[in-house]
Amino acid sequence: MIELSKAEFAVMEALWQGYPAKASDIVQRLSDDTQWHEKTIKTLVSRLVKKQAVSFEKDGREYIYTPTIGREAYTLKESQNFIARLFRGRVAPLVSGFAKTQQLSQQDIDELKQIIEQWEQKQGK
Amino acid sequence: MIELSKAEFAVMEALWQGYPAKASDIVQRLSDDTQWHEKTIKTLVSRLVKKQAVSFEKDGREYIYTPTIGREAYTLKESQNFIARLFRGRVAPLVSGFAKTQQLSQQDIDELKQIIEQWEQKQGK
DNA sequence: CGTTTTTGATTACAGATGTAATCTTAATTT
DNA sequence: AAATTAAGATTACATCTGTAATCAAAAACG
Repeated sequence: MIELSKAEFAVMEALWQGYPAKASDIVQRLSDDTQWHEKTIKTLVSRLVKKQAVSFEKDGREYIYTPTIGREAYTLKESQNFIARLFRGRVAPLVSGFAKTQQLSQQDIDELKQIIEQWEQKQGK
Repeated sequence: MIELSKAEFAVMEALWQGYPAKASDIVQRLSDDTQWHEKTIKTLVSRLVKKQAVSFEKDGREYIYTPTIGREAYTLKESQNFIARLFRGRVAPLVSGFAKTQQLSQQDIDELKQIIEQWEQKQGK
């Protein structure tokens, strides 16, 4: 699997916001959230290309970048790894921790209920 | 917050299994799961001491190690950071991903239900 | 008591990461 | 056309991480 560092992930987020995109677009978007120097961002983009998380097409002197992996797929994989490492693959203990420390909102609860409902429907029960 | 690398976390797991513990105990426990050289594990323990995730008492020439942070507290913090970074702080999208990809077991569902129930009880509703 | 073993301390070293600066070359400006 | 700017490529460099090896000192062994 493609592994992304935190900074690289942040750049991916900017790209996922809309693509294909020029480097200058990515820099632009990131300037809202970070203080990163343009050079820093370009370096990160290069590393992403090297890791094949991002591909590009040339447009004259500029490159037009596109993510090769979707946000959903990537975050799912990451979540699986994380949950496997910290909670032996089971998601409930994580949610439980959130519950115990008052970090669940009504919205969270509603969504969880819906997830459960759909799950049970699919189980044909 | 104390930040642990993956290898460091694995060592903490071994220590959380039972403490206070001697280095040799930790090495012993880890030998079940990993191929790490004893020297490697000692290095990791040193780094944990330096990071103050672990304290020690001298017992003659040996050290007796104790975690300074609890597993629960640590994994909760890590989870919060993770969820904040990937899902803007909301836990439901993660669970949703697991659901969509058939990674929820009946047991997970049961536990989630219970979490919800307790949450609603506490809300006095 | 001298030798070997064992413990923690110190040192090693490559690859990943954060964070740019410099270089090359082509485009734009004056 | 000469000078400046801007894009990506290359280089930089400290810190973190994984993975030990070596060192110093004390303990155990013979």
